[in-house]
Amino acid sequence: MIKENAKISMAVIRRLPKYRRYLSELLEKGRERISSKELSELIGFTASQIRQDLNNFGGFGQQGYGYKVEELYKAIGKILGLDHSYNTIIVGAGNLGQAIANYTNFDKAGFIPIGMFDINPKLIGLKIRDIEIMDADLMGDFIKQNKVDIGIICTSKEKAQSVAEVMATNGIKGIWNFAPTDIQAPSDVVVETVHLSESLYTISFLLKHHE
Amino acid sequence: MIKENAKISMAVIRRLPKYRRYLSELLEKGRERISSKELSELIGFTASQIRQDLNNFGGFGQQGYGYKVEELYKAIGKILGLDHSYNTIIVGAGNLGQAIANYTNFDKAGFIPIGMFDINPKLIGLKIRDIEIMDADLMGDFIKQNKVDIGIICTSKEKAQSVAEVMATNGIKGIWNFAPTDIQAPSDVVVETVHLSESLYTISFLLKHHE
DNA sequence: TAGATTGTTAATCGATTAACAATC
DNA sequence: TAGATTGTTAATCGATTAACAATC
Repeated sequence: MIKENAKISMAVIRRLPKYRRYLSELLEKGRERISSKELSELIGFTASQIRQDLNNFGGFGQQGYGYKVEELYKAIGKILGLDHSYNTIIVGAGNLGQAIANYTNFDKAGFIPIGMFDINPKLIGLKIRDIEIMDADLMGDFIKQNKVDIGIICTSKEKAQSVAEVMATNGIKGIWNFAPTDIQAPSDVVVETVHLSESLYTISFLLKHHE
Repeated sequence: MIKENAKISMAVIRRLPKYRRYLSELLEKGRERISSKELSELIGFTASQIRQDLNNFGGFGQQGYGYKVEELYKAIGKILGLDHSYNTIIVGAGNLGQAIANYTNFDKAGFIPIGMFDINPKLIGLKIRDIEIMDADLMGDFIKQNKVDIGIICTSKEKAQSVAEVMATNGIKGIWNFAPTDIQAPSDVVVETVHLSESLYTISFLLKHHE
């Protein structure tokens, strides 16, 4: 899929979902083809950048014609690994953990929560949708016995690192971290941290410094 | 605060909260001073970058000595606009909206939710902590009658744009958007969108393309 | 074929890193 | 003072944009 020995920059990777999202909207509207120029006007990237980005993964377009919306949409989905599903677990079943468990958009994209964990006895045994909240002590065994692809950390910042270690030790290769701290993990484990506070502080900065 | 006519890049702005977070940890540990070199080893940015970044806002350090932890922590807080508080409203009182309303870390940083809004009659009238969920139709008036600095959008993607318009029309200057769509707003309104799905898809990509 | 638009190379721009004089 | 470390300029690196030949 990726051109041989090509090194894709994170900047490109993070733009791919946006392409896919706009293509999905075009698809819903019944659009069959689109040029990089028109896509550029929709998304707000330059046409040049769009062509550069896509060409990291091969020539999806046709000269003189543009891109076929459905074909490109599917291709980007495949590049992103959205052509199959992932099992996930959510650790920390507080408000945020429950919100994520209830967010069916992730299911639709193939990210299936198969278990939740917490240390709070009041939560253990409850179900969110049909996902059982289990004792956090059982997490390691659960991961071993089930194919868990992605671990989602919704704990306090104090617990996040040790949770990540249990995940990595038991073979999870992807960690999505919502705890407001940076996490250390082996180099073969992908860690993506969503720093909600940092995003909010950016607004604060921009409000303060006019504009 | 910012050096005259200096243009601060978004890359720099987005690193500031991370500096602040590490300085906060150092402060808790009782550290009084730190050099850019040691901070570099903690955070993982180069010492050179740290000094460059900070010097966008003035000389906080002392040659031969380094930076005073507390002083720098406070200075960055002030640069980020965290030296005063903001009133916020949360629109969409579903799981995510409630999770944000319950997330007291934002309160601690000075972001105070003073109202929530939804269209669901089952939710209207309920309180999350002490924040009342009101009818979404009342949002415009509420904004006019209260000083609302930041509007937080936790609605579906279909409703997000019209909610943003009500916010902007009534004088809100900062929008934090969690709906999975891009929002148009007047140029004097800051919009920060958190694309949770896009963050998740990045993990998927990295899992697929080895490491 | 002529027109349109890609794929790709070259030019530009901006961000990061290195180096070092200034100075505490 | 000598040593350490900043503030800042210069060099490098990488990402974006422009240009255009290839080609549908």
